[in-house]
Parts: sequence; C-alpha cells; structure tokens
Amino acid sequence: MDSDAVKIRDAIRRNETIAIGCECEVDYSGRAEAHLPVGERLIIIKADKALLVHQPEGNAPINYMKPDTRHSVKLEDGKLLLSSQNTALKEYLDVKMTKIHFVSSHPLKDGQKIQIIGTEKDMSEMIYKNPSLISDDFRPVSMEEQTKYGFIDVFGHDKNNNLMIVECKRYCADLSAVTQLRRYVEKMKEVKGTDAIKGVIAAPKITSNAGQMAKDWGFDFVAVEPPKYRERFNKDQKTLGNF
Amino acid sequence: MDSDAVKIRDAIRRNETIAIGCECEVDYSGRAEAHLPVGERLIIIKADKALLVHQPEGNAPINYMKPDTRHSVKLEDGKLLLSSQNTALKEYLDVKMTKIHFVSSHPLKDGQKIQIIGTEKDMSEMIYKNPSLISDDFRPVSMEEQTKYGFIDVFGHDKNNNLMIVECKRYCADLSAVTQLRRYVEKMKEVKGTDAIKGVIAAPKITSNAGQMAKDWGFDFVAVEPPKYRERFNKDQKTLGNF
DNA sequence: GGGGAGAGATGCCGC
DNA sequence: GCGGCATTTCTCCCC
Repeated sequence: MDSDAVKIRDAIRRNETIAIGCECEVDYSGRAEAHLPVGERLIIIKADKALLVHQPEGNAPINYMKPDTRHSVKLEDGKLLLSSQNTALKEYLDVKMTKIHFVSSHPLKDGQKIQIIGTEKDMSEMIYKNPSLISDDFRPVSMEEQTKYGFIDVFGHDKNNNLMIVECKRYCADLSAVTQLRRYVEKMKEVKGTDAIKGVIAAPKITSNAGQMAKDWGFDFVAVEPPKYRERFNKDQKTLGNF
Repeated sequence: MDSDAVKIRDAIRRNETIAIGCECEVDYSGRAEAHLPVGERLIIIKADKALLVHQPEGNAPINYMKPDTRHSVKLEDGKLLLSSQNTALKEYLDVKMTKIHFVSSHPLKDGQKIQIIGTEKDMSEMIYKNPSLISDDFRPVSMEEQTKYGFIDVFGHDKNNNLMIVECKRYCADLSAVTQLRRYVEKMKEVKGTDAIKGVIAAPKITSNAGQMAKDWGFDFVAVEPPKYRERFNKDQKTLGNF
C-alpha cells in the first residue's frame, strides 16, 4: 500500500487519469453532507482533477468532486487516505481506503467533441422545415428564438394570422412542459395585447395530467417523434430517414 | 491486444468491475444517435453490466449504457471491438479501441447506501419543526404531502386560518419553482373555493425574474438555508488549511 | 457570471 | 409501470 500511495501521488502530479479498485469509506461535505460506509468501489481521478467514486452497480457516481480539485494522499494506520479539497466551491471529500485491489493510470489526451442527433433542437428544426407535422396551416417564422418572454422552440402563425407557439419535448411531455408553454403564451398575449395565440405541445406522448392541463388551457397536443438520421442499428423504422 | 481481449472477456463473464485506459472511437444508437471521434478515454464496465465512457476531462460520462447490457468483445483489423447491446431498451453502443494502455479488473462487492443530509426533504422537515423560519404566525399541518394537486413540501395556515403552501428549494429558486407553486395554489383555490391561500417560496435565494414573477402572483419569498448537521468535517478541513 | 432550459438526463418514491 | 419531482443534478448557450 506504500507503493500504491507513491504511484497515485505521482500520477496526480503528472495529470494522468487514474483508476483505483479498492475497499473504502467516503465522507463528503459541501453542498450537502454525506457519508458512505465501507464497501468496494472504483475511484477515478481525471486529468483535470475531477474525482469520481463509483459503486460496482448503478449508472451514476455515488460521490464526486468537480474539476480543479486539489488531492493529497497519505498513509494513516495502514490505510490510504485520499483527501480532496475544492476551496473555491467549499467542497471537501475524504476517501479512506482499507484495501487496494489495483491502481492503474495513464496520461490520457482527448480533445474530441461528441456529435449527437435527435435532440430537442433537431426536433425544432424538423418541425420548422416540415410544418405540416403540426397542422396543415402552420406557417413557422422562427425557431430556437431567445425572446424576452422566453426561449421559444418554434414560433409562427396559422392562415388566419393567429400566432402559434410550439413547445417541443423529445420524450413524454409532463406538467412542467405545459406550464412552460403557458408562461410563454401568457407573456406573449400580454405583450401583443391579443388573446389570439395558440399554444402547441409537440412530443411523442404526454402524461395524462399534462394532457388534461393542456386541454384546460386550450393548448393542442401533437404527437411528433424526434428525428434520427443514423438508423444503422435499428432498421425497422426508416420512414423518418428522409429528413 | 489479443490477451487484452481475453482478459476483458473473462472479467465480464465473472461479473468483475473493469477499467480500461485506451484510445477509441464510440458510436451510440438508441434514444438518440451519437458519434465520438478517436481520442483517449477510460472505459468502465461494472458488475451489473453498466458501461461508462469517460473522457480525461469533465464530470459526466460522454457515453454510457445502462445496467443489464450485453457486451461482446472481438478483434478486427488489429482493433479491439467492444459491442454493447441492450435489446430491451433498443440501445446499442460500439467502442472501437485502437490502442490499449491498461486493463484492470476485480470482483467488487458493495451493498452500502449513502447517507445524505441537507436535501430538500431535510429542509421541509426543518421548516415544519421551526415554522417561525417562514413567519411568526405560520402553523404547519403536514409536510411532503402527496395530494392530487401535487406534491406539497409544507402545508399549513396562518393565525387567521388562511391556508399556506410552502415550496422549498435547496438552491436558487427559479421560474419553474414559481410556476410549480402557482400550480399548487391555483388547484387548491379551485378545490377549496377560496382565494385566501398564501404561496411561499423558501430558498437561499431567488433569481431576479423568478422574484418578480413571485411578486406578480402575490407569493412571498423567504430566505432559508438548507440544514447541515455535520459541520465537524468542515471545521477539520479548516484546521488543515492553517498548515 | 447569472439566468434559463435541455439531457441519450438519473434516481427515488408513491400510486 | 406511470407519474411527479429532486438532484452534491450537469451541461450548454445566451445575455
């Protein structure tokens, strides 16, 4: 464990990315206070000094520290104590390791950005280019527009020049989606001095309560799927591939 | 790389937790479509068959698969191809590794739950027990109550028997916090058939726009900090800082 | 840096 | 499983 301490300390100094398999106990103090009793976990320290504590199950880290945290390593009573401090954020985390299974590290470099298709923005774009997805007479004017009343996904009007505000959700629309739309519509009515403004929720589906609330407020719900360009894995649905 | 493939395959079969430092390229298809060009990353496969792809910088994983995913490993053109499929969720992910820096694994076990203090629920509890934090005449009746109008943090009345609904936020209250409160108050007014219902936002602070909206809707904002019982840890660190 | 909103959000709890 | 909602949310974008 002595040599592990040296190894970890050196790897931190060289800004390597480190993976430690160990038995440990974790204490956190910062935005909240947390204690995690002894168990076996994977500790990760990244090149940017972010720290993650992962249990052997589950998606999300159980404990973590943000980038630019200062880490120090020392031995105490035959245990390896990793002490992490982010004084700027007033966050502190201690990992007390009672057994170490492996310590691996390497100077990783990666400047690549991920490319994602099928976001809400892609959905807005699809609707903007194919307004009939909303209704036969929808005439879009702008999309993803930051107005002072809010961030409106797709904005336009119908053939009678009634304004239309479309709020997109890539998954099931919920109550907050409807209240969000309501906020835009209300503000717009106030600013334009008219009640002739139509609110539309565009999403694959909507929760029952949200659907009721939308109806109560005179909003339309239109079933729209988010676009997917690269269906190379799932070849069943090629209908949207035209976009 | 041949032995790496064997090592990874065996570790997966034995439900070990695996950390791989490598250069790779990643493709994902499922709820969206994503491509991540070649770069150096840390790949993690957990005991429950969750998969994480971490870049050397940043807090969150850049790609991932949920637990209960099926992973297969094979060699192709001198590259190690990790192919992950979650057919139940219709999600698919490919990692094409072009260099391998390290492969570590161990059968980790951990059944511990984290204990957290300072959540919104703790905040509700604190207010319930110390109603003067809201106002001198606040009389709480229930907390964390699931009503059909919504999930009300703290519910009660004042000395004049006007109903009061308190919505807590651990951080800065934003527009959606106010619309959430508004939804409860509106529904409650409708059900009780009275306008004598007071809405209160309890949070450390509130955004300027949310503050204005709260004022417009006749809601009060009360500055309340979430509770933290374990300040000992903080003090320890403070002491260390003197060195 | 604050504010607003999305996310392949995740995770928890209650019905 | 759906629904509602918090999260040590994180992240990005815009002002």
